[in-house]
Amino acid sequence: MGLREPLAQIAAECSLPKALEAMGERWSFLILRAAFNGLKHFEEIQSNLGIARNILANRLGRLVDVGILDRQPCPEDRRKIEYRLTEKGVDLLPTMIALRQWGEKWETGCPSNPVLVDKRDLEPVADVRVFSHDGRALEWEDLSFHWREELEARAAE
Amino acid sequence: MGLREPLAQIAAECSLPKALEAMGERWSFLILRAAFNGLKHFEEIQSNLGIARNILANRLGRLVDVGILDRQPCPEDRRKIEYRLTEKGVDLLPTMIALRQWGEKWETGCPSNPVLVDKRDLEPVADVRVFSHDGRALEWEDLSFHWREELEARAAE
DNA sequence: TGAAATAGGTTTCAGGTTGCAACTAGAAAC
DNA sequence: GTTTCTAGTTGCAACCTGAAACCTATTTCA
Repeated sequence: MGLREPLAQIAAECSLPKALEAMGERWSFLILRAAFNGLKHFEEIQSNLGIARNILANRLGRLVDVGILDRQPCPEDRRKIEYRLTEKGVDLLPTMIALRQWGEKWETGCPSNPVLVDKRDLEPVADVRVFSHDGRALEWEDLSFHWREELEARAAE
Repeated sequence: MGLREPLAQIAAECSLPKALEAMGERWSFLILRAAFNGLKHFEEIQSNLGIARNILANRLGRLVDVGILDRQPCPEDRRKIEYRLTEKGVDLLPTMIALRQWGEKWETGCPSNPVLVDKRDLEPVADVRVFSHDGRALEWEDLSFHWREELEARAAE
């Protein structure tokens, strides 16, 4: 993989560094956004984002390599390639929406477009939050990080 | 800010590019993780992450500039500086946890350490998900992106 | 008090990444 | 069969990253 020492130690315990290896590069989240918005082709994404062609080629290749996008030649026009989200890619939706909502609250101050809605009633989704195992919404004051070993020791008492 | 043309157009509508301007650089999420784990000082964070000192100085400065961290000289030891999360920084918790949980599911395949728990019962938090405005858990099949104008037009009918 | 250690940086420089522009190869359209 | 379109690749300049050495203001230790 390629993580140097102290970070490799963290990565042995925490999956955040591994997640960032897959999605932490410049443009990756914007390409993901484009994919969620239904863009499937190189030229579409390129002109939508204004990203340099070599960088886009590099990022798409990487996202395919890590299994976030799937790359398929179009049968009806063999010049075209279709990039589509895999299940692993779709599973990044909560992360992306959480980040976007944070930007709405703290950066732009207004709701983003397009809006993510529940198909059933076309109502915008709720704010992405942290909930307890039994469904209570939790604030940071209600939470803390604990080492697993410590929790297991307490549970064993 | 410094966004070139097509991206600037997206940024006018969607807050994801603005959020990424604040948090999209290499190391930013790992520094945030360190801050959530209670690390407050330059040397602590540096040795924890193994990040180059110049880069850490640069990133801490940037996170302070955008209001995610607060920088305060320690009164009891005037060599030391305390970096602590602001409310804006704490509000990134759902994003960070969502990304980490994604990594657990798709990259490492095992729970991360330290564990984020509900203080009340020391139970790990639930998976971060997208919910409807009235609290139903939604899958991607239940969701879609719509342009605000279109939703408003429908609502006016 | 003076020397050594500590905290939080800055400087330097080699190497890697980004981004623009031009180019290419394979298919489709005219 | 020439032009156009799609998905790239190549070349090159500017910028960013990271390791190591250095710096300045405390604080500690003898």
